[in-house]
Amino acid sequence: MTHVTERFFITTAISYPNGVPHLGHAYELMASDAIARFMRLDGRDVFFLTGTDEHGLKMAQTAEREGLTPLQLADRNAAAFRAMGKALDATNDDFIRTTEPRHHAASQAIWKRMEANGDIYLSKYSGWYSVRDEAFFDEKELTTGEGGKRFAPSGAPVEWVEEESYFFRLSAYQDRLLALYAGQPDFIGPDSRRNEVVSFVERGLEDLSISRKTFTWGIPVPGDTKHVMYVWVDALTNYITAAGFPDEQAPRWKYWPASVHIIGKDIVRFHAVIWPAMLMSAGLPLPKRVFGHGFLTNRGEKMSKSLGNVLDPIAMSQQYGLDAFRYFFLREIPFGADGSYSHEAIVGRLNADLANDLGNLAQRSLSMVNKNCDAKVPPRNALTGDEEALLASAYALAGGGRKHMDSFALHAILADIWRVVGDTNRYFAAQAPWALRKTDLARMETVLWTTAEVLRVIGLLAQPFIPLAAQKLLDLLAVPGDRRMFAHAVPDHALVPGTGLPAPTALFPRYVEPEAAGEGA
RNA sequence: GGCAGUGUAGCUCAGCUGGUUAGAGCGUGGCACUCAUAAUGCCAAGGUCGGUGGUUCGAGCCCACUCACUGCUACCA
Repeated sequence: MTHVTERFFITTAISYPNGVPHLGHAYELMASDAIARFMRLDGRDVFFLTGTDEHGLKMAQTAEREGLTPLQLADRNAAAFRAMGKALDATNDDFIRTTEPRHHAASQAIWKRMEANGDIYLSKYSGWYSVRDEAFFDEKELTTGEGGKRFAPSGAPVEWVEEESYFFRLSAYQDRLLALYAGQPDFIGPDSRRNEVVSFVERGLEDLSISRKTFTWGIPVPGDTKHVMYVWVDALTNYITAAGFPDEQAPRWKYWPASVHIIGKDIVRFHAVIWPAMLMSAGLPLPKRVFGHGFLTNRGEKMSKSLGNVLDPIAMSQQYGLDAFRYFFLREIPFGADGSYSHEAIVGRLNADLANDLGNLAQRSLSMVNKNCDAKVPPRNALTGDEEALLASAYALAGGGRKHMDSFALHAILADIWRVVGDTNRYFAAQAPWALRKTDLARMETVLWTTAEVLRVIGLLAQPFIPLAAQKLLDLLAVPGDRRMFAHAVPDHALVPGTGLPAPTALFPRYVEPEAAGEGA
């Protein structure tokens, strides 16, 4: 029987590098990384992509302000995004930059295919434009002042401008898009986003302006170099660029269509409406899922430079530890919903869940093994119902995790794992192996074996979320490197009595406030 | 304005197609234990499930109205 490994292609959005990466970028990358790791551990052939979206007016303007060329700015900040990925131990397989030649080629190729399909035409884009806001406004949004002068909501004056632009016949795809949403209910997640997109498309689609003549920092439109591509074609195409497009013989083309695009909730529509329409036009397969995660707030307040609460994800990961940093955001916030974070909340999770519950469980059990079982996996003697039940709940984690992963409910996977952690602490306390040591050595061994075996399964399942600590835990249990897939989270691969174990060391240090020299920020 | 959604213990949230005393985690108070990272376990306090009125033998879960909050209502990555 030939077995083809199932492929899994996951992407983050590409980040706009006119500034340095912030916590929101880190969150998206960490969550996507956890999903990618999960799928690898579950035996999939994973391709995980992230990158930067480097064209456009804002990049050009920021570069000019800083006395750089746009490419110099892009080089500098793309490096910062790459560095963040390294610092967060992200396992992306590629990092795409839209300024790369491969991406120019892909963007022009998809443009030509859309054009060949009759979906691109030249026309005029017109509307009320505010120079100060750098944005167009709908007639309805404007206020009229004295002499009929029009003003944007911000109070800035607007002027009627017309600009020659290429258009994409998005309106022609309305029915096919609605059919897509209806036929594939999980195409857009979470559900609340899906409803929004459906009602948006049901209201009717207009054709989309997809080129600009007002700036030049972009990919030239094929056959008309007065125009550069506007963000839609340029940015969205990155996903197929990385898969090798337009070379459908490229080694990575087998990964397309993407299994999921993980993106912020603000750009769900672009991925769920414009992108599939573009692909339909170009005659290419559509991504299977689009999932919009929520935004992070600091104690309920949006992050902003003026509030001074924009935090550096690299510094945070160093302050709390990379695993704790990842764990907090993935455990605390239902994936897809907005979430709030604070120093106190992070420390609470770190100390309670990681240091006290899991770290201490490993420590208390493994140190008993070390002292009382000759530093070897103890014998597994007759199991009672208590052991059977606890082990069964641990072995159920992989299946339950897969189920939750169907809806990218990362927080639910972690909640389940930690429920078992809690059960194991209760089991351990109830069995009191330190008392059994004096009365019933066989029982003590069984309790310690069971606890260690549950820890093994927990370590396996926790790998996507707390990779460093999980690895350490599995090392402490002497689990061979080639026995660390989810497929091994079963009784057949249980810890083998007699296996020598290293001396236990702490998995997570408790977070202790640095003695407040000044008042805390 | 229109459409969609949310409102359950101090905090964050679970509550499947309506069915006996409404749950978890954190936080708080007390007790126990000593294997362990002053960790862990046990017990307890605390909620008229936004409001009003219905349907039903019975509603947190259904219906109507109502209050509050959130999202979407396209050219912003």
